[in-house]
Amino acid sequence: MTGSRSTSADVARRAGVSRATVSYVLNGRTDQSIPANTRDKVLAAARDLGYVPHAASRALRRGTSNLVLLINSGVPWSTNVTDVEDELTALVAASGRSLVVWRRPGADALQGTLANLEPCVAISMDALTSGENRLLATVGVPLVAADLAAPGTGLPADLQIEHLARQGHRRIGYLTTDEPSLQRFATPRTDGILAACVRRGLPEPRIAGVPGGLAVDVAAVAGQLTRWLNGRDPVTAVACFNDLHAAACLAAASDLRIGVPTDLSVIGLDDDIFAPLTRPALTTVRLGPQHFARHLWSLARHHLGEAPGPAAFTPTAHIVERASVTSPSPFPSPKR
Amino acid sequence: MTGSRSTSADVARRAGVSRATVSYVLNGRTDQSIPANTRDKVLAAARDLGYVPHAASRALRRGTSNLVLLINSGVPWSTNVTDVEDELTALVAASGRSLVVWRRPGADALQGTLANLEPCVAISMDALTSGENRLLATVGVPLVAADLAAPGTGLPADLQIEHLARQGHRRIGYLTTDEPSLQRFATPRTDGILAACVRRGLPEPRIAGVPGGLAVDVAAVAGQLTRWLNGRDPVTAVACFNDLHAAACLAAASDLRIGVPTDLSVIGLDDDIFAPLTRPALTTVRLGPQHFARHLWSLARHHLGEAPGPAAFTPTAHIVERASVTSPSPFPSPKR
DNA sequence: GGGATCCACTGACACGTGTCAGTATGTGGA
DNA sequence: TCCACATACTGACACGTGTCAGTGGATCCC
Repeated sequence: MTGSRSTSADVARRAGVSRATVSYVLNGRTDQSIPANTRDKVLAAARDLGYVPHAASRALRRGTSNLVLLINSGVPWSTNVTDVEDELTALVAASGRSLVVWRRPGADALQGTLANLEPCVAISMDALTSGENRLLATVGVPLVAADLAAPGTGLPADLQIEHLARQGHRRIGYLTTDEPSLQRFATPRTDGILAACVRRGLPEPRIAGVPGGLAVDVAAVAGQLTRWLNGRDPVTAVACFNDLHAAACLAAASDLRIGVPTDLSVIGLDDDIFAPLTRPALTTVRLGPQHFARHLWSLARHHLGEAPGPAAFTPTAHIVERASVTSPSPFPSPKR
Repeated sequence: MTGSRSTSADVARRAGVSRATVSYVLNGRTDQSIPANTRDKVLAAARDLGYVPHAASRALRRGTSNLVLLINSGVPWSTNVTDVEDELTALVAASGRSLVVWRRPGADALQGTLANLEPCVAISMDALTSGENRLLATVGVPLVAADLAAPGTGLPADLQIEHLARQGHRRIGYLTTDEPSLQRFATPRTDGILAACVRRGLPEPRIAGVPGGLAVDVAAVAGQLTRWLNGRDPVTAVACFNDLHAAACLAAASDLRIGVPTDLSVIGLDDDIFAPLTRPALTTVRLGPQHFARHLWSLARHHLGEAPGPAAFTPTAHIVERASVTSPSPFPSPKR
């Protein structure tokens, strides 16, 4: 009933042993011989007092904390980044550490945050500024950034093409984004699309980017669709950078009175939350959250000296078949 | 070139003063008189060495950290919770503290996390378990939970009704969620809808809940729509708990060949990312992120002893007019 | 000249933990 | 009886910081 939180000294007093013994018991050290009797006394005392070790003291003494900082720079990537965060949280928790997500308010805010919390490793999905990199280096926090050129990254794009090809599509358009902050993600995917077409002997896909990250410009998409459909060798299917672009594609098609999937098939990527709610419902590719999270965590464990080398990158992904993709109609309906 | 990070002792040595002086300068204490000359020497030394104070030591000495923990229990609320997180991050950063988001993997994971980081205050958007509440109490971390019964919470619901009423709608359906974890948010909104109708002398709205949180059951929505439209005094407009429900409503209407907005108006809430991409584009209510964030932060500051009393709750919200709401047609088209 | 006052600065302590060297107590062997 | 040795435990230190009491020197007033 002291009102203040109890320390290991309180536990020691209550168990009638020294503080060192308490530390040995609570940290489960095997190199110290501790009879079951004493062990139980300490454990009971700790439980009775609701003892939780003081995070700051522990970090100070050990020289490093148990915190993993995930820097979310707010890149308008996909709304289910949260899936990655969840998976990563679970992985980190399993190692006795804790993952916390920091949404950086600005490029110069990192210093203040590092003065308030010192992680044992930082993970960023996006590229940081050179100043931020230097800062992390001077305070000695290793930084893990996803290797988006790793083999396997092309898998989701490959699945998009495979599904369209299996339905019989050959003339394919690829709708990507021009948003600068997304190029880090967009470029490897575009490469994956190109490689997938080559691998399957398909003609080179038409590739076009539209401005806007989260706020996709529907008018720009509509313009692109008319260009793709009115030339010779019109496109019969469009693969999209993500589900937002796919939804914009559906909206543009609706505005242009182009029937989906009768006149045009559309495939997305991410299986975003709204994908089942579009009409037609969106056929898309679902990435297992493991895709990214396991990759990041294995890199981090390597930096922490717990893994021998960076583990192989084995993404998982599968097609979610809904209603926006069918076989191309042999007699396309007249334009406009 | 030591390789290890520099401490305040290093700064002191380089500036040729004592460690205490360094601390006084760097913390900008006004009760200590320090000539500009010394001050500059210390500042220069700190800059040269890239000194960043050790978070753990500071927290240990001060007895409390500068961390604010936002517990995100993964309630399937809206995809732009991230807006609230961003706003809250900025508010917290302005006070010299740092906000970190913790997505809790399970109800028993909090203890482990509290052993790894000790926040000065915890904020939760959702209700926690009694065990978690007890735990926070024993370690002495104040918990802030949004007061969803605060005056002003009804504003977004009120705006939905106001917009529909202004267009001439009188028979209104309200589509909410039956998801248990969302009732904390859903109930106040339903109350807001009821109050708004009473205030404007509208007939009592028809209220129906559908199962599913993020994955709204479109078939269930379709069932509800046919019931609302086929009885006598058919509904001419549907207000929805959020944009996901509104999108499900549009999908169900499309499946039933009900024209929106010609035969039925639909209004959402949240201005979710996909709202401009539905067809018809969704008319909805946009809550300023301040709505929630400022409320939470003012409560937190009160707990930290920095604000005299909980500040008044002044939500901001406005209608985003797109294409899913018009005036009710005087001669509704035949059913089915 | 001597006491009072102010300025600029410093030495030493405490926060709570993990760990190492060391000590007291038994136990067995010569 | 004496030494060697394992067992069970403890005292004391260090991590880096913020802060308080204190100290030497200069300045001022009478």
